[in-house]
Amino acid sequence: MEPKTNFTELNVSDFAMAFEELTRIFIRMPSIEKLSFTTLSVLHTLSLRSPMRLSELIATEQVTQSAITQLVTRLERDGLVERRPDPSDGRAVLVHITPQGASVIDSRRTERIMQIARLIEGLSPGERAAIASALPALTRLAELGNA
Amino acid sequence: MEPKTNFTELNVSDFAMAFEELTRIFIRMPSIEKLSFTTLSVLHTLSLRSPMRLSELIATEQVTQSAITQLVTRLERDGLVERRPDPSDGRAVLVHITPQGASVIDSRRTERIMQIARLIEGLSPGERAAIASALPALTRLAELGNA
DNA sequence: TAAAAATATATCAGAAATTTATATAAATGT
DNA sequence: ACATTTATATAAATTTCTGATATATTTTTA
Repeated sequence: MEPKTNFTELNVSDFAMAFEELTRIFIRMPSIEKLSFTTLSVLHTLSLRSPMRLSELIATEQVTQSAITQLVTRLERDGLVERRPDPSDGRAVLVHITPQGASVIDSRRTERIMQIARLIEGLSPGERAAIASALPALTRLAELGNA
Repeated sequence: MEPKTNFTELNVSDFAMAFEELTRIFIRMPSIEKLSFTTLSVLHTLSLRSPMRLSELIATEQVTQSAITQLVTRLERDGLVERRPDPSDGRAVLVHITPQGASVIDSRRTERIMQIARLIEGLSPGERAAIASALPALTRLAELGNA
């Protein structure tokens, strides 16, 4: 028996499917700066909250501690982040994003906004309005996911 | 002067931001099967449309031809895809997803649907309704991105 | 229609990124 | 103080990727 779902009730499976698609489209959007996904993800995390401990970064990315340490070393070599000691804990290191690192994320973001804008032009005003109305909810969903 | 945007007009920058967040959350959702992002992306593409030529796969993924050839070789070794000649073009190869490969994607999808469902539980009924109303538009956005 | 150009894939060598295991140093608990 | 836990680093082995080049077919064109 089909569950008698409310018209406004959200079909999670459909949402996941749409989201999976959009994610892949999003990711394969070509970009000038050639950086790996993990690298960008770390930089992006830092662009929202810097500084962070290595251990905090490890929690957000789906890779090993060793990989993060080495990745941060590469980012530091390229001037995109800086390691500084944590004054409150001698074991820890605080990773700070540099202006250069922030500008990499910024320019990518700008690039992507333009690409998404081009896609959105293809939608009807009604479709755009629907997404606009859902935006606060989508933002909150992201917050829940980060918690 | 601030552009006097309509209440229902979609702010692309905000959408891109929310989407960027959701993408990262989505991707770092831990999973039983440990496969690289590119590997999963190829399998996922094939789960929607199989068979495909290598050259078609190259177009959808953001990597070199050499990387795809090698990746498909690994997938074939693991029994997730099969290479067969293209009857209409002697140069080409058609990559078919196997039942095993399809089930990898399926089980990941199921896993993720459950994880997303858990997040969605944290939303209010109104928020869920808003996303539900936007779902057709989001799906169409994905279609536009695939074109 | 034979030769040249383009297309589709494969291979190999080297570079880059990642995992596993282990090490070091500082903080915490007993 | 000593053992344990936490935070990061390092080294070696492995995996994956890029770049260059090769091969086989198709398409173009002269």
